[in-house]
Amino acid sequence: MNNVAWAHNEWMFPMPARTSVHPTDAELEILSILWRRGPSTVREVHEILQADRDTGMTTTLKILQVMTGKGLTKRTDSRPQVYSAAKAEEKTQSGLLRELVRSAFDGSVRKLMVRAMEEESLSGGELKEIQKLIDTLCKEKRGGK
Amino acid sequence: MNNVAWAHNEWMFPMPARTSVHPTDAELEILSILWRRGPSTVREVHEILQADRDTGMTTTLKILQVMTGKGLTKRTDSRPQVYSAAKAEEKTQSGLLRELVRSAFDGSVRKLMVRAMEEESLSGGELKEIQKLIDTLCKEKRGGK
DNA sequence: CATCGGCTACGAAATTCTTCGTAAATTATT
DNA sequence: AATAATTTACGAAGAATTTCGTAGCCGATG
Repeated sequence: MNNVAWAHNEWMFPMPARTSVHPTDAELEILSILWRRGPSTVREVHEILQADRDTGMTTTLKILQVMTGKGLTKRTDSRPQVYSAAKAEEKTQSGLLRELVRSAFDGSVRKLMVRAMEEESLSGGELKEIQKLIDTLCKEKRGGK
Repeated sequence: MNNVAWAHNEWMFPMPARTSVHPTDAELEILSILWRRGPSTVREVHEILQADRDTGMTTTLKILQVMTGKGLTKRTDSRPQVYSAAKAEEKTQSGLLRELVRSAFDGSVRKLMVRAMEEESLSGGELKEIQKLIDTLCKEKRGGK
């Protein structure tokens, strides 16, 4: 455990009514970077972002600030501030997945998986890997969890 | 084949630069309804929408109009106009899936599937079903083309 | 054919998200 | 300490989405 003092949201924004805040596109882009790199400064995030977008650094900063307001990221009080994702990658991914399932797959995870398996980008090796995973899961569900 | 005359976009909007237009949240909500019900009038769509939202009918109409402008829906010239999804459900779902994979799963379909399999809503029966599908796919990839 | 009711177009407000410019605050350099 | 460079806050413009009000259109009804 590190001894960094996290800046809490002493400030503004009344917490949103919605319990689960879904990140916007730009926000997700940044979250991905934080997941990959771990805690990062605005500059670090921004430099990676440059690869895709062509925006100023204050833009990156602003989004990070808004995200912190929404509770999507946290930051240190140190100077340069270090931002990191507030929720575990898995949580956010599950949330997004569930949202997509609800809104575009009739609420059926199965339907989504069927569609996902049709993706050409899935290599034979990956299919096998998934096959194993399913076997494991099946047994788990059958035997008591 | 039915003999309805489809209203082409004689009008406004220059076709968007992006080849794949992703539907917004409200648009997706409506697409889902069209997928389920098939071709529907504004009123029909709106009544179903009422269950979740509480908006006027001109709102529904407007979104439908915008969607038609974007090429997401088509409509008849008849007097209640009948709207329907312009692209096959599968196409749109694949697009959304790919987008999510790209933006939140590091571009890896496998990662998404792993996360999807962890969903509790997946029943044992569904897992078995998926298992079979994967078997089939594996053979296809090995043997065929 | 006059009128009523539902359907459609249109424009424009309200919201949300993205972007930036500028200035203030802090740290590094000379 | 004075100056330069970097980092942060803030406000506000721009863009895209969602919402609605109003008016015009069309078919049905009397």
